[in-house]
Amino acid sequence: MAKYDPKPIEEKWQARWREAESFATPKDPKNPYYVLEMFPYPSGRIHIGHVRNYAMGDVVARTKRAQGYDVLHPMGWDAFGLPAENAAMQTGGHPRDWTYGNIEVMRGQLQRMGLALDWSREFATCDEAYYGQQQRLFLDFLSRGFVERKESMVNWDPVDHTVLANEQVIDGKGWRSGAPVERRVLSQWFFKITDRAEDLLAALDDGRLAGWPEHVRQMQRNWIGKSKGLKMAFPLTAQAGALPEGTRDLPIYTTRPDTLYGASFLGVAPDHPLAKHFAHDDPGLAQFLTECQAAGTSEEAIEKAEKRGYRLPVTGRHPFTDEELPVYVANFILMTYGTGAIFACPAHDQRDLDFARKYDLPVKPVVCPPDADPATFEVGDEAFTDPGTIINSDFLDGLPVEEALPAAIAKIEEMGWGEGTTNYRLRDWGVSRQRYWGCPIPVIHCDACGAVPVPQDQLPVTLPDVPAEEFKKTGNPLDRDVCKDWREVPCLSCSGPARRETDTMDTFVDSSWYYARFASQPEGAPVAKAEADAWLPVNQYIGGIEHAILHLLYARYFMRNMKDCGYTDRDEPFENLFTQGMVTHETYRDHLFQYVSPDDVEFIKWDGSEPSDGELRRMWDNAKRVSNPVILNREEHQLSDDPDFFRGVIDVAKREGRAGIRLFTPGSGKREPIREFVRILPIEKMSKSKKNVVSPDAIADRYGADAARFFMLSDSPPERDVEWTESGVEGASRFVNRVYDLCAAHEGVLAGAGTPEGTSDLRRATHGTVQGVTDDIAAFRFNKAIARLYEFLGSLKGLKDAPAPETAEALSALARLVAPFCPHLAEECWSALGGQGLVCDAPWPIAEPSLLQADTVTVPVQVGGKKRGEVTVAADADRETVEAAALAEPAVVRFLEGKEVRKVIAVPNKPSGWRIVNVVAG
RNA sequence: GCGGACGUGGUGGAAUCGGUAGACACACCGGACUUAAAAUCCGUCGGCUUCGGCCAUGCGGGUUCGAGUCCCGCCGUCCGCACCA
Repeated sequence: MAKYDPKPIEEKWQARWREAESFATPKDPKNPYYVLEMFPYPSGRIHIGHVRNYAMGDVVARTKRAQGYDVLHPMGWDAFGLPAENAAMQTGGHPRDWTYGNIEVMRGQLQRMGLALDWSREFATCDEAYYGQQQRLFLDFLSRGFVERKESMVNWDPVDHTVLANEQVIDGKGWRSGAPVERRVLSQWFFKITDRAEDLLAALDDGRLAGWPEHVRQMQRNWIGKSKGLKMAFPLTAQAGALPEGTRDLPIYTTRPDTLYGASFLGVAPDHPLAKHFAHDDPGLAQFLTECQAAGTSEEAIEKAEKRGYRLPVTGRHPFTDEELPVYVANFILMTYGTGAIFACPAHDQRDLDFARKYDLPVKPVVCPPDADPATFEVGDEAFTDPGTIINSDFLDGLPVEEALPAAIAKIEEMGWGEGTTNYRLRDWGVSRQRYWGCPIPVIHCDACGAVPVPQDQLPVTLPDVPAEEFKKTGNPLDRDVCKDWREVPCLSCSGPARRETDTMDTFVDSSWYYARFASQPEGAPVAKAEADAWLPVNQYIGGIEHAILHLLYARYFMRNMKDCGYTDRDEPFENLFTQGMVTHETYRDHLFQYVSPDDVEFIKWDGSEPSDGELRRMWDNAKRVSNPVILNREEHQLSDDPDFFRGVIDVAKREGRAGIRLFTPGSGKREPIREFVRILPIEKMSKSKKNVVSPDAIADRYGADAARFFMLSDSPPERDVEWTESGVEGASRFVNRVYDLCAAHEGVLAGAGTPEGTSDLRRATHGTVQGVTDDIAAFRFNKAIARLYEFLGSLKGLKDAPAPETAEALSALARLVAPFCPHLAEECWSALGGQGLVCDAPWPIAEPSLLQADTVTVPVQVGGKKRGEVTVAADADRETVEAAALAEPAVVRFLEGKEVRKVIAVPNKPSGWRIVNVVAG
């Protein structure tokens, strides 16, 4: 029998699919199903994690197609972004060339995996045809007031003279220059996502996103961060100097208006206007504000940062008590949340308490814990933040917290000092990026007319061609002389001198509507409504959990904007969401603790039984004369004549079961072990920097694409991380070979085989597997579907004796059930079996319900909850029969000896049969 | 600190509704085939055992005829947010 040779077979079927346009999207879908995996960033090469992601989508796409759906399953590239500029800086190339070059390579890699994709819809977000339409959307949003321009802080690198993304700031310093980053105010474009916060939040719970995992919805809920509270103002009095012009009071936001009587001071953020105002005449305050700004932004820095404050020469009057409260600038108050100012109630807020203790401010308890005495209750170093009863608070006294909240708000509203409000943690989405490689913002700035939108008929605003050497410099070439001709244009409104916007859009904008563009890509519009709505929403979206918040929230926001602009009737882009786990791998480091690639490591195992210390010593002494000291990659190797090294290797192999040795490639090109240990370290997410990425090409060369796909979906549940192991893919490869051998042994069995009849074990196994695999795929339990396929394959051993119709039924089902996982193998088998046409066009098998039920059932019998035996009864046996059989079982009888049967519990199984019998005796 | 998820053999994991704990795979071990090896095939595979059983799903309690599953309290791991008033 010919050995299954994956490479030519996979190439052959990929060519057939291409010729037959098997995966072309149907024109007018009657039964549409849109499956989409998050499109990749063209970073250079795909890794095995991509394979897992796309294999999952492919299983869904192929299964749905076989089940008669009209499937849309497209692929494209999230192609704008900073890495291209960084690569250009390092290599002296152009970001565009780097990006499109990577796309070429990665497209080839993906196509090799045999994915059922409609490549005719492929695009990259850096294509003019795509980003031009994105500019159209931007202008639509601008005209409807969804976009605004406002001032915002950026990270400014004073050495490189460039704006840095947050991830380029490390410990407050520029990643390239190492210079302390300054914060600068720039005018930037914002999408007003906060205007839609309420609906984005509501949809998480009203059933519109019922197909999303709960934890993703929870993360979005937290991110939006809705809170209900009170916005109120404290009238201010200057103790020294003067208040800023027009300022009479200090607006604050609080969620605990019930604790107003416990107020001991007011606080403002370091960048609050009031703080800045007084800093003009107070060098000490100015110094304090600078220090606050310079404070670390890392999580650790914030956690450890001490509460610090600076007293302002003003007081605020408490509307209930007329008390004058001191006003502090405090380093723990955020300008970006609420009003940037608070009232502090130290007894019931830990931060306020820490601050109050440090500056010796009063701590007055106003909420009494349920089990405490109001007369003596005091707060020590821990604020009391749980519910309780209000005390020391005049008209609120005696109320529980939940009733005091609305009462306090009502009172403040009545007094005219404020009103109950809803506040969100979510901020507007700043989309301006001071970079070249992104979608240009279609606006022209004129000193006289301000920001003038580029008319729709002048789109697209294309990126100017910039010589590659410009990217060696830091910063945005669009701002430099080289782009002067592009940038300086007459104003579209007054014809005076004006300049183009040189900021480009955040790449999250690109990925916020690509799914719609896949569904419909007309030339003159972002989408054609009827066509887009025929496919949208995406029925099944699959991607990494790392996009749980930003990408998915932005896409949801975008769809709502597009709906309001008349591009679609949908508001939610993704009906069902699945977040898959990462692929991890061991990491290896050499003696200098540098990472070493798995491709450069071989493992040695001790060949034979574990050596005793005596043996070890002897081996060490005889090291030079030992002819076969280790087995390396299943080959004999003369490792080294250095006794120390040899002993070390043996020690490690003995202790750990295996040891790693670094390989190197000498002049001859042959890879050989060198005298260097490699430490085997814990598994981690694959990343370039840790050198633990596994290339799908090497795997496909060795085992074939099918085995790689199959292994990525077996064993671990798809939402969980999976560790890449060589032995795992070897197991998958064995499966591929066994399936092929079995089908090859029954060549042509499908042709002319009659209709199977009866209820043989084989038929039951076939139909049970069909039902189980179908259910498992629908529920994303790919690991279990694969376990069933292994089980089914194992049960097909005695196939030679089976009648031809039953054999044909079993193998036909096997080929079709394997097809979503190992599509090439399935085609080869289908063809060998004599199946009609391509297996990818064959209908999905359907189980006969009558074959899913057994005539007899084996029922475990427990005595006192412990299994003691089992009985086999007819599936439709009545209760008395089952109980009698159980009580007659010899093992049961033995355990009942000398005991009285108190109760017999027989549990029926769902459709029919019996699940278990438990005999209670005592 | 807040919120969420999870803890099962040597390993990844299965157990769908509270009903036979360990499906399926990996590794290891044994056997067959072979001059030999690889590949392949077959078998054993949680621990202990006086071979009757006993003990086992992070730990300690509880509910139940029956708990990996439900409840309470710990311990541990991972993820998200994090001075959000």
